[in-house]
Amino acid sequence: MTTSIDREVESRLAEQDVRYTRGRRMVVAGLSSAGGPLSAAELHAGVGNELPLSSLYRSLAVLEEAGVLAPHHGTKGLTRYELAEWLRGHHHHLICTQCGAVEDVAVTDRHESQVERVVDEISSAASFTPVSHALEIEGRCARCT
Amino acid sequence: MTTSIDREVESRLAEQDVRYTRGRRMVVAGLSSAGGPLSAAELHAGVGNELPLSSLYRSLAVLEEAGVLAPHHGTKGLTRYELAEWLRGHHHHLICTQCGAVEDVAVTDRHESQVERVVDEISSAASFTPVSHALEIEGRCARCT
DNA sequence: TCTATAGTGAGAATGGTTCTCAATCAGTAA
DNA sequence: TTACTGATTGAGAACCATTCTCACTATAGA
Repeated sequence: MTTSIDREVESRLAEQDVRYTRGRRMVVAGLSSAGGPLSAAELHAGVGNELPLSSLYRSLAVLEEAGVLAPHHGTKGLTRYELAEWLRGHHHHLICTQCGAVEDVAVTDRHESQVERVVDEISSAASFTPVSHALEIEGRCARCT
Repeated sequence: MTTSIDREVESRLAEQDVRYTRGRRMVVAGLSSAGGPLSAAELHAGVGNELPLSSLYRSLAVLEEAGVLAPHHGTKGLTRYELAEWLRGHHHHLICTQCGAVEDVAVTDRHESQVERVVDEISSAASFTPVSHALEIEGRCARCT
């Protein structure tokens, strides 16, 4: 099955002369059907252990390098991956300290431009070149309140 | 030397019947004199390799559990620690995607109130009760530009 | 087809972190 | 002080997510 995400990834990779191989397709398919970021092990199980771990890690690295995936570093030295924002849309995270759930939230343009202005002002004051930002809000989700 | 941070940590630990031992003091001292979160290895070097790594990791775990330290998960499965916000004050992070360094940045009241307004509006729209937030800015630091 | 290059699979190696266990320390009661 | 008890420490082994190696295979282009 070829989804629209597949097509977008395909052209992005073609621009960079990176092949969109079977293993890489499996990774993108696994992540695009997931409800949140997945670790290598979760992805491995998710594709029925068909893709060897060493290949899976290589695919993750290639796709991250190509800007298709974004890594999300979590507890216990586990790295989870999700599709990059240009595929999934820009969003922020609500992290429930009670149940651990991470919820994506869309942000209005007005909010986003305010956040971006703060980011730019902070960065230029520190001679830092910002590429992306993440606003992570910790607290209690509706279910745990 | 006993700093005011030392005293605050001491009373916090006493409340929880956790001892404030030599190794734990070294960890707190090392982190409070640092300009940003430190990994176990950086801390280990910072105290002249006097505190064995196994003890250092244990101290980090105990202090995190007690709410004195906050972990920060970064690239390469490295976890960096910093003093919790109630000790250090609220701040945000500049994360260099090239060298992995994390730098603390103070935020002006004006910036902070803008960010807080966005946080509150996002949260209430999602029936989420915010407790804290973190604005993480990724990009290139001055050295890696 | 032939050739050059990129990708794959299996397993070994790496390295940050955690675990084990014997030795030591701190607090308490007598 | 002394004995007892439980917490803490230090050294090294163990763990495990991730990366590396290398021989093999697939693909694109001539």
